[in-house]
Amino acid sequence: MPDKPALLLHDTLTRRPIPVTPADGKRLGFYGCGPTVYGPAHIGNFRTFIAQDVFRRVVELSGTPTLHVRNITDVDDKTIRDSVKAGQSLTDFTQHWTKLFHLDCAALNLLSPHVEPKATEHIPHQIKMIEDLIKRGHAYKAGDGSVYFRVASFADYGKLSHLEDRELRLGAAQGANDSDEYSKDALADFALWKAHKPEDGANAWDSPWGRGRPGWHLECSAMSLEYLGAEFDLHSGGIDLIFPHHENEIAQSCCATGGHFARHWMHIAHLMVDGGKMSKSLGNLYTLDDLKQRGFTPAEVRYVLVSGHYRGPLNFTLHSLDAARSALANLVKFEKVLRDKTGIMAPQSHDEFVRNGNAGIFEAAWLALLDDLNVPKALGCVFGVVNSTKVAGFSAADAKAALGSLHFILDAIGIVLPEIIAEKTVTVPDDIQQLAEQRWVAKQAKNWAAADELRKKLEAAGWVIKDTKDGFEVRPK
RNA sequence: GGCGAGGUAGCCAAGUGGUAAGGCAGGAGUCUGCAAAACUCCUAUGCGACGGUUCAAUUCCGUCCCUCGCCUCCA
Repeated sequence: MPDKPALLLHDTLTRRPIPVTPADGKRLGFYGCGPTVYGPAHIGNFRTFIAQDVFRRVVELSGTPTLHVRNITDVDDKTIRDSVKAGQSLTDFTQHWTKLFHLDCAALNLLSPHVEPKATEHIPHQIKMIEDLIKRGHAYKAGDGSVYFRVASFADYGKLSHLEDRELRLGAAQGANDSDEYSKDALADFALWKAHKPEDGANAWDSPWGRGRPGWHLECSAMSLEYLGAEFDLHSGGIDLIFPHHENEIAQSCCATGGHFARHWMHIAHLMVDGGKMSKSLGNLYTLDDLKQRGFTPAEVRYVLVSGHYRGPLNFTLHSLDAARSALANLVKFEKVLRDKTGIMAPQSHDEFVRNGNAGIFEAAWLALLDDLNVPKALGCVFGVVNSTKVAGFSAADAKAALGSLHFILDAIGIVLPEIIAEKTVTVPDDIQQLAEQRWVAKQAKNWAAADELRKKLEAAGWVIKDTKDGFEVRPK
C-alpha cells in the first residue's frame, strides 16, 4: 500500500497529535473501556462507544486491520447492589443488561469488538496479577483481607492525568468517614481485591487472601494483558476515566508486567444535554429507547452523537435530532440521484460499494477524518460536495464512482442511510384513494375550486397529494 | 484550590495571523392552476469581556466573566 496517510490522533499522555500505527506493523490492538451493565446505557455512554467505532472504521479503511477489545464490567458495587435489589443472581442480572446493550449497539451500527471479555470470567487472571504485584512489592494485604496497590511505589503515577501532589488534596476531597478505606496505608492507595462484605451476598470468589472480589480497575489491566499483551497500541474511554481509572490501570499493568502498557491514549469528551450536564434528577438523561419512543431512529441518534468533535463537549438537544433527520434525508436524495444515474435500480449491497471504494470526490472529508477524527469537518465537506456536484452531467461511470466514494466516506463515519422513503409502499385506504381520484378528475376538468376542496378534505384526513408529471401520489401527511 | 475542555448566527457546529465550512431553521425567486418537488440565491462587519503584540487577531499573549468535566470506583 503506497504511502497511505496514517490517522493522526491526539494523545492524552503527550497532549499532542501522534500518528496511529500498529507497533507490530500489522494489526492495531486497542482496548476500550466498556459499560458497567446494571441498567440501560444512555446516549452519553454511546457517544464514547461511537467515537471509538469511528476510530476503528477509519483505521481499518486506511488499510490497517485492528484487534478491538472492549470489556463488560459485570461485577462492581452497582451491579451487586442492584442485582440484590432485583432479587436476581449477579449473572442473570448482568446478562439481561448486556443483552440490551448489544441490541442498542447493533441499532447504532457499532462494529462488534473482536473480543468482549467479562470481568467475572477473568477472576483467575486478576488474582494472578495481584500476586505478581505483591511479589514485586507494589501491593499489600490489609488487615481486613483486602489488597491495595501502593501508589507510592510507582514513580510515574499521575502522568496521564497530570495531577501533582495529590496527597495534599486528598484530605479535602475525601469524605469524613469512609469505612471502606480505613485499612489502607495511604489515602491514594486503591483496592485490587476487596474483602467480602455482608452486603455482597453470594458474590465472592476464593483467593489467596480470602473470599472477596476484584477491584474495578484491575479487570481492564488483566484482560488487556490477556488479549493484547503487556504493551499495546491504544487505549480509550470517556474523559472521566482518565483519573482514577486509567491512571490506576497504568500503575497496575506497568508494575505487574514491567511493560509500558498502552502506547497511545484517546479520551472522548462528555455529552451535554440542553447546555447542561446530563443527570437523572434533571430528567434529561436519555437512553436509545427513550428517543425511539419519541419517534427518532438510531441512525438519527448516531448522526447527532457524531456531529461534534470527540474531544470537545457536545450539546445534545431533541431539536438536533430533527436537524439530523433532514440532513440524512438530503444525503438519501443525493444517493438516489447518483444511483438512478448508474442505472442500478435495486439498492446494492453497502459492502459492494465500500469494498473497492476510495474517498474520490470526498477526499477532503476523508482527510478531515484522518486529522484527529474531525467528523464535523468531514460532514461539512460531504455536504459541500453534495451541494456543488452537478450529477446531471455525470456519465454512468462517474455516478458509480461517486456512489462508491459516498458510501466509503459514510461507512467511515458509520452512517447508514435510511431506507428511501419514496420507495416504501404505503397502503392507501379505498375512500382516500377515491377522493384523490375525484380530485384528479376535477383537476383535469380545470375545476380548481372542487380540486382544492378535495385536497383540503384529504389533508384533514391526514393525507397529502403530490402531483407528478402525468399523475398524482397520495401519501400520509 | 489543582488539572482539563469550552464560550462562533435563531439552534447545532467546523475553522484560520489576512478578514468567518457545513447542517437545521428562516427568507426571496424560477417553475407549477394551487400545493409539493426541483433548481437559483440570501441570512454573523462578527467569533464571551477588556487590554496587549502585529501592517493585520476571531485566530497569539495577559487579565477577567460564564459554562462543563475530573480531583478514588461516573462514558
